[in-house]
Amino acid sequence: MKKIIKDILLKRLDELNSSLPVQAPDFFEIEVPKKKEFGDFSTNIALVLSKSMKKNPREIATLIVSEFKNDLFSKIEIAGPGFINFFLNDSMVRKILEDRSENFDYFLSPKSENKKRIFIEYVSANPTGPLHVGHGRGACIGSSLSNILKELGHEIHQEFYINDAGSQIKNLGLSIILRAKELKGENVEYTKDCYMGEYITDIAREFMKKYDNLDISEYFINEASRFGKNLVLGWIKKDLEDFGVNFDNFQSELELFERGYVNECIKVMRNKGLIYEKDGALWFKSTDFLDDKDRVMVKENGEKTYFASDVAYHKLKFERDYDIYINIWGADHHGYVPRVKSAIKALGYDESKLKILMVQMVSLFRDGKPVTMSKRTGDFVTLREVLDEVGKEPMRFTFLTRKHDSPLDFDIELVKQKTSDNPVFYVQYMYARINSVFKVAEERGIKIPAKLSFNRLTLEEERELIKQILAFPDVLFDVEFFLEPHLLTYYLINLAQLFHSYYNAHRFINGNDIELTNCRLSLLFLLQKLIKKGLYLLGIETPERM
RNA sequence: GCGCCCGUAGCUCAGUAGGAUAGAGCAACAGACUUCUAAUCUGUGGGUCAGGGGUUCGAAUCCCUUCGGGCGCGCCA
Repeated sequence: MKKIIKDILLKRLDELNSSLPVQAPDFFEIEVPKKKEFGDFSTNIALVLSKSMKKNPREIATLIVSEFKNDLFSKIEIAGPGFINFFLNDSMVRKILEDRSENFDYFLSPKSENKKRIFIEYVSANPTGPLHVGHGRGACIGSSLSNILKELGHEIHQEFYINDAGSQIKNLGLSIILRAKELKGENVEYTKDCYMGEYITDIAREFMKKYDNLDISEYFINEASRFGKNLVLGWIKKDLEDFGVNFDNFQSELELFERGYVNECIKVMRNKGLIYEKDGALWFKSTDFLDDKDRVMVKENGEKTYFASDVAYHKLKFERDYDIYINIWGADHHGYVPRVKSAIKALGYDESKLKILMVQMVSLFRDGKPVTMSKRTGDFVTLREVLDEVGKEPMRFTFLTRKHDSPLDFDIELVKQKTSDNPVFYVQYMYARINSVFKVAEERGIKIPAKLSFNRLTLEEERELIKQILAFPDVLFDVEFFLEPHLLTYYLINLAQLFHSYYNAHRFINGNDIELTNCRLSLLFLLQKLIKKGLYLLGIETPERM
């Protein structure tokens, strides 16, 4: 809808261009004003233009508006400092809706003008323990964003990077063996790097079924590491699946080493003169780029750092030549951004193609009190625990009603409540309610008309709902632009609000006025499809009844 | 100490390439079920947008600064 108006406006500027030097600005806004008296849409184009044209914005607005006619608008006004307000012609709006309804599935799946290949990496948790709630937040944002971008016609590759190399994996193996010994009644002393969660016991039990000799040898630690990693990875994949998150690929860090990518990468950087030796270690001169400190790639003892393999991983990503790379990271990794971007730049790639979304921490509460302990794991609350307790839908919805960079307080009891405290039910209820209207209509022998019609929908509520339906593509494009899936969530809540209000104020099925009934059922039919699509994009199901 | 993020109603949060009189939900209070599902709706009250300064026609939004909170600052991953 915004696009329609924008096109009309650009065309108008074009017309003016022949007589006056008006240049279309790079960016101007078509927005829905907060106040009804300012019309259905308004633009700040005259205000934006006034800067470059050095002219009074109202004067420019007058220029644009005078003798500007279009059937879509019943009225165009200049207001305030120079806003141009558009008042829609209701019958035209209904006509547009009718037009869109003929191919509504297509309307609900608008395509972006330039299709892009997008690589999105998220979650990427260490396979040393089950996913926790914070991972769930990133998983949710990543998967919903992927769904929406895919819907817009982009080619999406979703990847999970497994940090299965390095010391933390060895620590996992050692922890498993020590726990197994302990289970056998031996006295053991854990090192401070050991993982102490209860889940280690589960792994140790499984491990003992296969191995009875528990030496703390390099060989056994490796065995235990691999064993534990695979088990944990299985949990992680299951959790993600149950959470509605699907990846195209799980990329193993270890594999990057085994295939020689990491060595290759270091060699390339060396040849480019990006690496120097100091104190027996190899350093990447990241301060030549965007970092405030140089970074070690190969330690004095010859081991590669985590950073080294991460550079190799990003090199591999960029070799695959995507248009955009999105990384969703926990906020505790923000210090890592400059060095990764430096490496990408140093390797000759365009680091601005990499967008890193920092997802802020999740703090758990129960009835307003902070939850810091978990019986099961000793030190954190797993995604699985909360998922089992509150369910996928409320959890996803809660994560998706916040923008990614604000910290989130997650109250388990609140999210569990089946009240309007919990907007997920509010939105799902809209779907279920429409469903039941259809059911009753059918019982009374009224079917959804084969040819949808809207001409009798003249109520204020109906006008609003129609406007909102037509705004759906705008919302998806906003999500694309800002990389903020929560915009869709808020849109759906708002739509449900309009609907429930409409539902309470008016009856849809009216045996005395079949024509009107048909129009209303037509509207509900579109609304139901829309809400289903919207929730689907958020990874949330639509129950037929509630 | 340095860096990043956050601070909006009692609570949880929207408000995004500067725009018009600051927005929801919850909680509080007062109402609406003989009706297509009350998991709903209608109404009322509630604000120094953390404080201060600046930029300009215009700032919750941009810049500086103070305060408060979170997170980072390894040859850990």
